[in-house]
Amino acid sequence: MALAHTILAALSNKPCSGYDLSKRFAENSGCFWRASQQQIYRELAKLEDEGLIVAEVLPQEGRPDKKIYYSTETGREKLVAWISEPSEPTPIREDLLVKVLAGHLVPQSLILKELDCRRQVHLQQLSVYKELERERCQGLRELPLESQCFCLTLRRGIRYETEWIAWCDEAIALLSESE
Amino acid sequence: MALAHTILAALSNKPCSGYDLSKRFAENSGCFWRASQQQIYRELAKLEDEGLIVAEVLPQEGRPDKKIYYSTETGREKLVAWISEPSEPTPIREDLLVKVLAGHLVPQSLILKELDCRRQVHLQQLSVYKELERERCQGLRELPLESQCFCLTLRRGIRYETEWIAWCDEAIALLSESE
DNA sequence: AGCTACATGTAACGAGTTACATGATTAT
DNA sequence: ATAATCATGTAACTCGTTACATGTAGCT
Repeated sequence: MALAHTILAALSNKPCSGYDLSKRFAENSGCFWRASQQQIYRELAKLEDEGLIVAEVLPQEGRPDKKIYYSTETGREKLVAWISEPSEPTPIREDLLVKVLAGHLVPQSLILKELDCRRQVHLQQLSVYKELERERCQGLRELPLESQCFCLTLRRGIRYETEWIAWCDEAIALLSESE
Repeated sequence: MALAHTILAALSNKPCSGYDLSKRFAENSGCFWRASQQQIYRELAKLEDEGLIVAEVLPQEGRPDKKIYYSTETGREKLVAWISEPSEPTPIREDLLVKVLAGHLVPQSLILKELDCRRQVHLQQLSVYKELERERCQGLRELPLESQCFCLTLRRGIRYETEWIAWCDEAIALLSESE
């Protein structure tokens, strides 16, 4: 259900095409929502069927026509209703932790390598978020509400990555000790 | 793919029935893997089809027969192969953050209430993990490797919940200021 | 009398992934 | 020449959720 609402929220903010939506997701919402192009196209078609969004077709030359989607009044109502109901935490499913738990079945060094690799992935992602924070969250308290909200999601991303890095360090320290 | 491997890992550790597996997941692996009973039964049937596990039927009286599943040699090989390949971080999808980002569409107080509610959920979960840590992670460095690995997953859970609580505090502070 | 625990499963649906298809434009 | 970007979509498949079905035993 939530992908539909994420799209409605994005379109309420600024109408755009499926292609552009997909890029906006990757750039602005990457730290808390991920969706493939295919998923977005399918969901847009469904939302249009249900009358929650409408499309305006922009003919283009040499390229496929562009379909700009707009949220309808019904769409906005549905979105507000969804925001107003309580939501539950997303259940966690993390491959790496399954591997750590079953780690005694393989050579220790393999797990350590994996942990180090993950540490680097999170370091990388962290630096992306920090750069975004520098660009868009200066003087947080003076920014308009919408920017403050965006920065809060970024802060969540930063905390998330930081926490992963710290845990990797902890795990690496403990497991390399017992070798 | 990962549910299959999570099950293989659990069965390698200790053979058991689908019913018991489901309970073990909830108790021991809750902080990083969640699966419904139905999902587990379906996956077990599939794994049996593929010869990665075998079932021994324990007839019972007054109750449905119990099927105890064991990992086969092939099953263990598949598991080790999976552990040995690098894994990617799970993509994040978090309803609450979508709501925060679109928060300007509803009264501020609604978002604040939601944040406070989430904070409590994470506080609750945190205390569960801390209790488990107290019971099973004393003298960590002297424990057998398998226990250390379990405690590492617990530590991840504790960090995760702690981080959420801190973020909720931060978000509540920022958003109640601008009222 | 009604709830929880035990123990298994089927069926339908919703959400996410992967592969395939098309075809022009622009940059290296 | 080749890759990336623009722009849309279909189809098949896997994974996760929800509802339904069955039936005993024990507790309150």
